[in-house]
Amino acid sequence: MVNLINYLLQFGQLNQQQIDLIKSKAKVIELKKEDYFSEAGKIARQVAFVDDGILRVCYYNNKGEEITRYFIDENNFAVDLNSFSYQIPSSEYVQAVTDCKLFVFSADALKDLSVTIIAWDSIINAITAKSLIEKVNRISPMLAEDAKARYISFLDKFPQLANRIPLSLLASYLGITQSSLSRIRKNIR
Amino acid sequence: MVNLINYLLQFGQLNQQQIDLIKSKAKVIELKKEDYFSEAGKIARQVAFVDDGILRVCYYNNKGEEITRYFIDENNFAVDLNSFSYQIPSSEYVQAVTDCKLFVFSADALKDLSVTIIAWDSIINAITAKSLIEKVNRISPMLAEDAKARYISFLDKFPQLANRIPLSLLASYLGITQSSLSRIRKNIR
DNA sequence: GACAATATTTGCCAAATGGCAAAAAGTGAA
DNA sequence: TTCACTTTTTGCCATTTGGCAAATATTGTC
Repeated sequence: MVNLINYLLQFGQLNQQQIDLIKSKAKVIELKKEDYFSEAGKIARQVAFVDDGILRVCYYNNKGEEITRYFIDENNFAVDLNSFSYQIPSSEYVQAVTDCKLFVFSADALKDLSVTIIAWDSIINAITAKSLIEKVNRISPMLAEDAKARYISFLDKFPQLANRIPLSLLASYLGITQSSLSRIRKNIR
Repeated sequence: MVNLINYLLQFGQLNQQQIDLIKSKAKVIELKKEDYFSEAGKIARQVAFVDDGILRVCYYNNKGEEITRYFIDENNFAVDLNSFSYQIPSSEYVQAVTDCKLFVFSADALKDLSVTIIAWDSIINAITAKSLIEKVNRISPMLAEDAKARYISFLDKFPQLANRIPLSLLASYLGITQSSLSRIRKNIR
C-alpha cells in the first residue's frame, strides 16, 4: 500500500504507528472490468483509493443516455461525496473501466481513523478540497471549447488515459457522440 | 450581518460571543458594477461573502476571449481557493456583475477565527466541500446538454438570476455565443 | 486461422451553432 | 424629447456536430 501511504503523506504527517493503523483499516478489493464499485439508488458507505486500474463515474440522463462524468485513475480517491457525506442515495454509478485493484475504507474505519489520528481530518479535508478543485478546473474550461479542443485538452492532460478507455466512454465524457470523436481523431492524425 | 451568521449556523454551532467575534472580523465592502474584487496574477488574500448583488468569476482563454466560469449570488462565499489556499497567483478575475455589498475576511482574520473558535475549521471545511460539490454538480451535466437544454437548466436552477445578468455574460457562462443565446430565447417564448 | 462478438470508422444528410455585420431595441443623461 | 451609447436581435452563410445505418477493424476464444 505504498502508493496510498505516499499519497496521504502529501497532505500531512503520519508516524509509523499511524501508518500501520491506516493499513490495517484498508480492505483490498479487486474489480473486473465493468464491475460496479457503487450504484445509483444505494447509499455510498465506502471510499476507494485506486491502486491500479481506472474507474469512471456515470449516470443516466432524462433521455436514458449514459453519461460519463469523469474517470478516476491510479492514486486517486473515488467516492460519491454527496451520498457518503449526507448518507443519501447516490445518483450515480462508479464502475470499473479496466480491471481494478482498490483499497477500500468503510465509514466505520474512517471514523476510527478520525478519532485516533490527530491529523486525519485535516488530511482528508485537504484531499477533498484538492480533488474537488481539480474536477472544477478540469470540467469548467471544457464548456468554452469545441469538441476538437476538448479532445486535444484531454490528450494533453491525460496522455496515458486515452488508449486505456473505450471510445464510447471517452466520447460521453467529452460530451460528444462516438462518431464525432472518431472523425475528430481522424482529422488530427 | 444576519444573513452571514445564519449561513454559518447551517454548518455548525456558534455561541453569541463567537458570533460577535466573527462580526468584528468582517469588513464591509461595496463594489460598483464591473469593479473587481480580485484579479488574475495577484494572490487572493481575502474571502468574500456576498450579502447583496452578483459576482462572477472569469478568465481569458488562449484566444483572448473572456470566459465566465460561474456566478456567485447572495448568501454564498467567493474565493479563488487555488490561489487563497496555496498562496499562488490567481488565474481568474472576480468581478461585480451588479453593485455588490460584500462581507470580507482577510487571511489573518480567518486564522484568528480558526484558533479561537473550536468549530470554525469544521464549518469552513463543510462549506468548502458543499460549494465545490455544487459547482461540480452544476457544471458537469452541462457538457452532455445542447445549448438550449443548458439555458433551460439555468433558468430552472437560477430563475431569479437570468434577468439580472447581461446576455453576453450568460452566453459565455453557457459556452455559446450571444447570438445563439438570443435565438434560443426567441425559440422558447 | 476461423469465428463470433465488440469496437471503431465512414457515408449521408439534417440540425445546431458560429462568425460577422447590420438593424432594432433599450438605457441614461442632458 | 432627443441624442449618444450600450445591449439585444436578426439575416446570411459556413462550419460543426448529431443521428442513423452500414462497413470495417479489432479482440478474444476455440
